[in-house]
Amino acid sequence: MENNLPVQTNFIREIINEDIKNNKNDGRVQTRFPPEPNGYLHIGHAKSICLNFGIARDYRGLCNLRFDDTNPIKEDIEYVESIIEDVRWLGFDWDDRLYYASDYFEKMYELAIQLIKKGKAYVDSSTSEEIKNQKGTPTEAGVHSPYRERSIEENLKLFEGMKSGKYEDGTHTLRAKIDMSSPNMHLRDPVIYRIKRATHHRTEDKWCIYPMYDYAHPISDWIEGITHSICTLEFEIHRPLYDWFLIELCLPNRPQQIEFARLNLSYTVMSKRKLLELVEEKHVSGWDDPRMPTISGLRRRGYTPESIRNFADKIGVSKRDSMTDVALLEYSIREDLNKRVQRVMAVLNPLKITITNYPDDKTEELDAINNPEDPSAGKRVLFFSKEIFIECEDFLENPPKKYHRLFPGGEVRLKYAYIIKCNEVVKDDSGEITELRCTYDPETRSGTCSTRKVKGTIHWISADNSIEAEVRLYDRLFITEDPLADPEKDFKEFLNPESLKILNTCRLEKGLTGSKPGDKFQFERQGYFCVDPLSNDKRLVFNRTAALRDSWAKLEKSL
RNA sequence: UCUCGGGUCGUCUAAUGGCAGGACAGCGGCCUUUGGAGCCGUUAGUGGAGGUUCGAAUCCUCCCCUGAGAACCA
Repeated sequence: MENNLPVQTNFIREIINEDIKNNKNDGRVQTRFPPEPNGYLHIGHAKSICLNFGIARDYRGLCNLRFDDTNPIKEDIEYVESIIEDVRWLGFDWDDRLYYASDYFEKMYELAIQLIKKGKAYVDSSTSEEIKNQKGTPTEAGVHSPYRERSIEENLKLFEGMKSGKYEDGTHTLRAKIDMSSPNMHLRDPVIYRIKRATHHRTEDKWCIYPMYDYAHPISDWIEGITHSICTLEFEIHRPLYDWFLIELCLPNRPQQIEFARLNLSYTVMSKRKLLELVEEKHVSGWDDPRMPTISGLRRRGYTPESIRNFADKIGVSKRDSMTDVALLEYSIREDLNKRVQRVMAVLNPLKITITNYPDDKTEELDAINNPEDPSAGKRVLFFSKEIFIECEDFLENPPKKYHRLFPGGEVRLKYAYIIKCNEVVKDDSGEITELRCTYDPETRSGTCSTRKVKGTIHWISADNSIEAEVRLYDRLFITEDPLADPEKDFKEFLNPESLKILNTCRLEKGLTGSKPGDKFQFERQGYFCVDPLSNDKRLVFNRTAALRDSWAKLEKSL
């Protein structure tokens, strides 16, 4: 490898190390990420992308992006565009190696003819129902199709007819002739070509027949010179078939299929079908809803590519089914954003405070540190005046023990400003607190040699020098760790009714005016937020990426 | 039921016959003008029973648990 830094390892890299040692493939390493363009990419795909592109990078090999577009009914150009965008956003590059399985249809067709000529494939005219019945069950052998012994000439003629559109969809298939009594159902004469007189998003109406995954995949891998074909566990049982085609077709330098466990994340679902259900039934606003585990959802939520790549490194790769704690994903984004984003004052639920002993028309400029983790981020100015807002939750009329914030008669520090004391609570007719009347201690201005200390420090914002914004508080989409755990229940029963709270009267530092979609900040003491794509200069909208860890919340719970 | 996989702290993952380690979560402390971050400490694991061996998470046998498999889907 290119350096002697400890490179993270996993069972796949061990296999590759061994292959390199044995000079298999002349020491060459080539992988591929092969999505079907029938849906949006999610964090589970990100695991696979990081795995495949990461291996190529570390072994000075190549990783291709290949669309597995063998089913025109389900696939669409919309998906290929979003997939390209997402993989690129994650930070990976495939140079000019953007491929499509459909690029290889001609070669696949030729090879299918070879199989027929070898007597290893035949045209079956059974209906799909009949084929199903011939298959048998895992414990009972199947039976031969009545068409299994057609002559090579007849097969060739029929297959040609299938290709040229002579037959209706479903009337014939090409099947591999393997073993109807194999304990592996996939080896019981699998269908390798079916008639679909559909328009393909790339080849349009050129083809009336389309290859099945099991046939198309090994051949695509072989054509591209893939050395290690990495896929998820559910394809493990397909591996003998993957190898069978390559062996029967005498294709040299066979790629090796290696399977790993797909990612499952707690408090979410990952299958394309279920995500589609959430979108179609409007439980979320779309594929890029910030609560979705899709790449586009995470991006809109404020996740960075780095945080996702780091997450992928942290979870590792193995063959056991697992459920990764979403807390690890959340940790990854906090870890990244903590180091890089600017802190800013933002009051989500404003409570007005009047500083009774502060001059009416005075405004002070105070220094605020942009990022304590990064001195190079510098400072900015905060304005202080007689009327300010603090967070509702930072005042309690009857505080519990260990509450460090404001309460009647209590004191708190306003970060970067002064210590204030609450003297009076103003309420409206319904008993709602509408205002706090406080006094400030002029001797305690931040940055002076004030020696007074108070337990709590809170964020605040000057009423005059602030702007209004909408803030969307996102939480986990589901209330249970595994919404699919109970097969009797629909996973949507476990949707978290509080996964989104919209706050409309938040007040932010004026400096945030003009923030652009994707801009990221830490709202002091609250969490990480980013500007939503639908935000504009008239109406700023922020999404909460992740809340800050809150040890008070934990303490409070235990009280 | 059959075939093929897989079982290591709560979770994810190392250890490839030689001290069961790391990360997240948890707990405790230090520090702190973010109840954040950071730092320190700490709890906690080899599914079970036999066997081989000086020595087993690792090799063998049996059992248990668990995932996948009977689409003209990928």
